[in-house]
Amino acid sequence: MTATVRVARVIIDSPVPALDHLFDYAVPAPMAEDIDVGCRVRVPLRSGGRIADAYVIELTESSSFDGELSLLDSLVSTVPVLAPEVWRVARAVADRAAGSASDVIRLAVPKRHVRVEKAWLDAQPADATVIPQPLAGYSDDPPIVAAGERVAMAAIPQLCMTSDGATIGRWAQSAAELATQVLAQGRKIIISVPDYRDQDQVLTALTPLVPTSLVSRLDAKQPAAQRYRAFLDCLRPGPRIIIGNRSAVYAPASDLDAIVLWDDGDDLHAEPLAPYVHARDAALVRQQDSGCALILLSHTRSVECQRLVEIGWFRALAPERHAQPRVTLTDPASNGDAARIPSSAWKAARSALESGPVLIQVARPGYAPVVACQRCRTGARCRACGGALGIQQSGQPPHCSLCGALAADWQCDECGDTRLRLVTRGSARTTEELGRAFPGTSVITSDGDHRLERVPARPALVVATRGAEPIAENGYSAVLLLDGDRMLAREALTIASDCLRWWSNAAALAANGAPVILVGVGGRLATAFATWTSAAFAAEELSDRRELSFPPAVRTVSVSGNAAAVEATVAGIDAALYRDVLGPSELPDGGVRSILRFDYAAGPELARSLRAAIVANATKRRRGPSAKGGYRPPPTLRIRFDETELVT
DNA sequence: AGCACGCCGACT
DNA sequence: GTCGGCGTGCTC
Repeated sequence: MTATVRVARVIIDSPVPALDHLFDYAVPAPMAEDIDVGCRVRVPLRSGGRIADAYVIELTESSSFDGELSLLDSLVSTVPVLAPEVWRVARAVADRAAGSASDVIRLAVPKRHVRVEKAWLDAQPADATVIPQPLAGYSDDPPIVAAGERVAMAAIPQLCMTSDGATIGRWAQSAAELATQVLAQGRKIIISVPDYRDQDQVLTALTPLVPTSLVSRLDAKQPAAQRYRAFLDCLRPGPRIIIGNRSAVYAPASDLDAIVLWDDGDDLHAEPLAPYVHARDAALVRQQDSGCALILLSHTRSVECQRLVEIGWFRALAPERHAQPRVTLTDPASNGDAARIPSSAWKAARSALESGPVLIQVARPGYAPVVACQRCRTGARCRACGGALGIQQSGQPPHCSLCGALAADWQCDECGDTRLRLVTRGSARTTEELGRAFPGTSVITSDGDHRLERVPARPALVVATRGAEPIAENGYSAVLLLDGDRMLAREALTIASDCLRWWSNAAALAANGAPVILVGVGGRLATAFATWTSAAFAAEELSDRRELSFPPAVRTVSVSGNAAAVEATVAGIDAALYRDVLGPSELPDGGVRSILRFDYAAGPELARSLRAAIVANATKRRRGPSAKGGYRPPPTLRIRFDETELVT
C-alpha cells in the first residue's frame, strides 16, 4: 500500500489467459507529468523475465495489491490510443465470448506508426460545416438518428446517382444521409460494411455531401500509415464519419451518435480471430455501453435481426413507398429437359441487351468446377489428397480443388476410362456458352479472383459469381439468377437466408423496372424473393429454428481441441446452464468438438465457467510425450460462441 | 511465454 | 546432507 506514489493500472497486451486482468505499477516521478489513461506503456513482468507492452486503464493514488509494485519501464507515447469507451467494450465483448480483452484490443488499436503520430500531433484539426441531408425515401417521423434507438432498416433496393454523376447502391446513399445528420450535430458515426467495395460506395456517396477531412476509413487492407492516421483522427472530439470493415465497430469515438451496420447477414462480418465475435454482437455491446443508435441496414433481414425485432429490442423500419425489383420466377418443373437457361429468360436477355448490360449470376467460378468419369460417372478425385477435381479454364487439365495438384493424365479408378465429363458449369464456361449464343456481344466475367467493380452502360453480358457482381452505370437492363438450385444444395443451416441475400443484393443492381429472373427455384423461398418479403421469411425461418432448437433461437458454443481437455471442460460445466451437448465429434486436425446449446439468459454464466476452464487448461498444459518428430500436438482448447458455420 | 519454487530420487 | 530433475503456478 503506497499512498504518495501514483499508481497505473494497466492491461497487458498478451494473449495469455492468465494475464487478462489489470496489473498495478508505480509511476516513476519523471513520467507522472506525461502519462495519461489510454497511453501505451512498457512494463516489466518479473516472473516472466521480460518487458511487455501494455495500456494504461486507470491512474490512482493507491493500489490494493499486497506485494511491492514494480516501476513502469517506459511510456511509449503520450497519445491515449485506448479510449475508455473502447476499453469498456473490449472488456465486455471478451467476457461475453470467454476471451481475452487484449485480443479484442488488437482489433481495435492498430500498430503504432511513429512518423504518422508525430505529424498528427502537430496538425491542427480543420473546422468544417456540414448541411444535414434528409433521409430520402423514409418517413422522418419518428426520427431515427440521435435517439439511441435500435432499428432494423430495410434498404431501398435500387441504384442511385450522386450529384457527381456516380452510380451507387441506394443503401450507401441512405447511410451517407444519416451520416450528414450526425455530423451536423458535431458527433460521430461508424459505418461498418463487409466488403472493401462497399466502403468505396459509401465514400462515393459522401464525396459531394461532406468535406473529406471529416471522413476516416479504417480497414486492415490499407497501408499501415494511412490506417494509423485515420485511427488517430477518430481520437479527436468532434464530428467524424468512420467507415470500415467489421473491426470498425471498435473504433474510438467518445461522442459516438450512431452505428450503421450494412448487410449484417454477410459472413465477412464474422470475425475469424479469437475471440471470434461477430460485428453485429460487438455493435450490440457497444450500443448498450454508449447509448448510441444502432441501425442494421440491409436488403434482406437476417434471422438474427428478426429475433431482435421479435423480442422488441429493435424497431423495424421500411422505406415509405415500397420500390421493389420486378422479379419473375421460372418454374423448375416446366423445363423438363433441365435446360439451364429457359427460353423465357433467353428472350428477356435478348431484348434487354438492346438497351444495356445484362447481369448473369452463377454459383461457381472456373470452367467446370466438378468433373466425373465419362463412362461410369464416378466423381474424379485427386490422386494425392482425394479432393474433388475441377477444370479452371477451357482446354486446361483438371486440378485438385483442395491441394491444387494438376492431374494431367487422369484415369478413372473405377473403370479405367480417361475421358472426363463436365458435371457443373462455372462462370468461365457460362461465359463461353453465352458468347456463342450471342455472337457480337461482349461477355465480361467477374468472380472472386478477378473482380470487377463497375461496368459501363453499354450492352454486354456480365457473368458474375454471387457476391462479385459489378455495379453497372445506370443499372442492369436485366438480371438473370442462374444456378439457384445448385446454391441451395449446399449443406448449411443458413443456406436459404444466404441465397435470398445473394439474389436480393444482385436484384438491387437492376435498373428501375428491369426484369429480374430467378431460374429453377420454386417454393416459399422463391416467393419470398419475388414478393420482396424477407422479413416474413426470416420470421418463418426463426420459428422453424425455435422448433429445432437451432440458433439464433438458442445460442451455441463449441468447445474443441484435445479430446481429454474437451471432455473435462464439458464435464466441469453446471448442466443447468445448457440444454444439451452435441458430440463430441472428430475433427480433421485430430482433435474433437462438442457443441453446447443454451438459452440467452445463461450466456454470461456459461462464458464465466468456460473462461475458467481456459485459464486452468492454459496453466496445466505442459510438454507432452513427444515434442519432436513430425507430430504436431492437437490444439489444446478452443471456445467459440455462436459460430455461423455450424454443420449439424 | 519464461522463470522460480518445491518435492522427491540419487549421489557424495 | 545436498544437488538437481521437472511438475506447478505466477506474472503488479
